[in-house]
Amino acid sequence: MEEQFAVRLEKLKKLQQLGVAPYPYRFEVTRRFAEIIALYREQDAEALKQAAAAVRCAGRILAIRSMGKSVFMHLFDGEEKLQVYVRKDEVSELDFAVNDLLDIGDIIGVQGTIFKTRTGELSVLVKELTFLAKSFHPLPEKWHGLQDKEVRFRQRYLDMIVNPGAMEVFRKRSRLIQAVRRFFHERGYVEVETPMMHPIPGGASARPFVTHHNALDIDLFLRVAPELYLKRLLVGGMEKVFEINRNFRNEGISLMHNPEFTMIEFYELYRDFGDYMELSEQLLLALSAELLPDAILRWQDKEIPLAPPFPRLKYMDAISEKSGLPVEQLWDETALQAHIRGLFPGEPLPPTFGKMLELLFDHYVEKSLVAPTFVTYFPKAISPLSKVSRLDERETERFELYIAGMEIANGFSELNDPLEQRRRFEAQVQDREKGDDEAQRIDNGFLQALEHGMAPAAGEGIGIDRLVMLFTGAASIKDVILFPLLRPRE
RNA sequence: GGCCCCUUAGCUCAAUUGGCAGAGCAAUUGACUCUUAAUCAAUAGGUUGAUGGUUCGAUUCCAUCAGGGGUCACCA
Repeated sequence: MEEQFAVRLEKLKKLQQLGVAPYPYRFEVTRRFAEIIALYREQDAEALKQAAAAVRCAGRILAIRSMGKSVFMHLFDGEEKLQVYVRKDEVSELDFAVNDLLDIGDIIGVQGTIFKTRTGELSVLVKELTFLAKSFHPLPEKWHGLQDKEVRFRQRYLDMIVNPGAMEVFRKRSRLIQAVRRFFHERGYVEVETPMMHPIPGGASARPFVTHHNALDIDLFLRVAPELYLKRLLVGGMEKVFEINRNFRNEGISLMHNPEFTMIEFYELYRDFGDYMELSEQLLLALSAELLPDAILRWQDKEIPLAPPFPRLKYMDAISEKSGLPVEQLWDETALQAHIRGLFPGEPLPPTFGKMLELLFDHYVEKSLVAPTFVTYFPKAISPLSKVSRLDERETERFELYIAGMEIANGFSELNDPLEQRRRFEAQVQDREKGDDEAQRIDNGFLQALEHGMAPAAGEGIGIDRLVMLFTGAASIKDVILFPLLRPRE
């Protein structure tokens, strides 16, 4: 460890003695490896030899196979690998001396001509070799790659260098977010950024992180959702609006939860939750067209076709069907209590009616929703920002989209009656007093905005990380977040 | 936070019942001008996550701690 560092430092000093700049400023690259492969892969060895196409390219050394006066190396440019071939009689004496001081992990640039080896591998015959950067640490082993999850997360760069799939996941993530943006821009939505630091945390049922602003001497909360700010923009007349940004929730970490995660929230005036279920289907189709060859999600051992329209299943019906309890008993708090006592003997009852329903939903329903399914008409008690259903005043026009047993999206017809909204907030305050510390708080600024009049609107939030999991097959949210939260070392 | 599992060379992994801690890759030295997990010869590399205990003797058994993973809870 210390020893390998020292050896490599010594090599860097020798390079300097040869007059080589240890940290040069730039290198002209004419082609990425992917371009070189695309351009020349199909040509036969003889044609390539005749053409002797000149390229300049650069990458990190992943493997060195030296036969003394003839050296093969594999370079990696973050995307593709390419073999380069250094022959003593093809390069200057200095370049060959430099070549002799290279280690796996170093970064070099080469100028040379394209050819194919005897075994048919596309390669660059090096004419000039430029040292670009030294690596003082050995790379993880080439054959097994880097297995240690902790190192992969803490030193993500190593994961990206030696595990080809890692880089691919984050490229896909980038393409997915780009496709989401395009989808909404094409439909005339305006992208905005609203505060990450909130005086009152709101828009979702979750425990917030607290921080402090010194000059104002006030506590602030990292946002749990942008919802209440985006709806202020609806009041202001922004007809179609979306935001892609981070939310922060001071909660547990699991395969599906990271304390900071990326959400898109979008809103449109004059629409309702039915419109937004359809829009969600269109969005998933658009992402599928962009990222999947055949409109089938492959997640873990499951194959999940994305074929709208997705079934709609009422929240209470879903619990009833799986639990065997008649729907009317689910509305009866006493009956609920009895059922939960039977299900989890000895455990404390959830503090509120809403929490009991959520417990049963999570227990009976959530994991079973593998094929894309809209769960609809959530009870009013757990939906403080949604409009009451036109069909049953105990329910709201709210839906959640489930895929692979994961909640992916949450949308509703937005409650725009300020008097009703105030009553809902007050009910939340009562829940908080009963012991539900994720219950929402009264946001008077938001209520004041509603009092100025907000047109009917639909709104929805989609967890981007979980979408990326679905589209990349990742089992853990940590696999799709570059630097997931871990306990700091030392 | 509860329970279970893991932590051995830079990396991937071994080590019989508690009996001198090993291999492959990487590294070092040497040979080799079409190799590709290059090959061949030699060399070096360790406070077995930390601390304490049991024992003649601990990588192995016990306790505590640290980090990670899994699971349940919390959580949308």
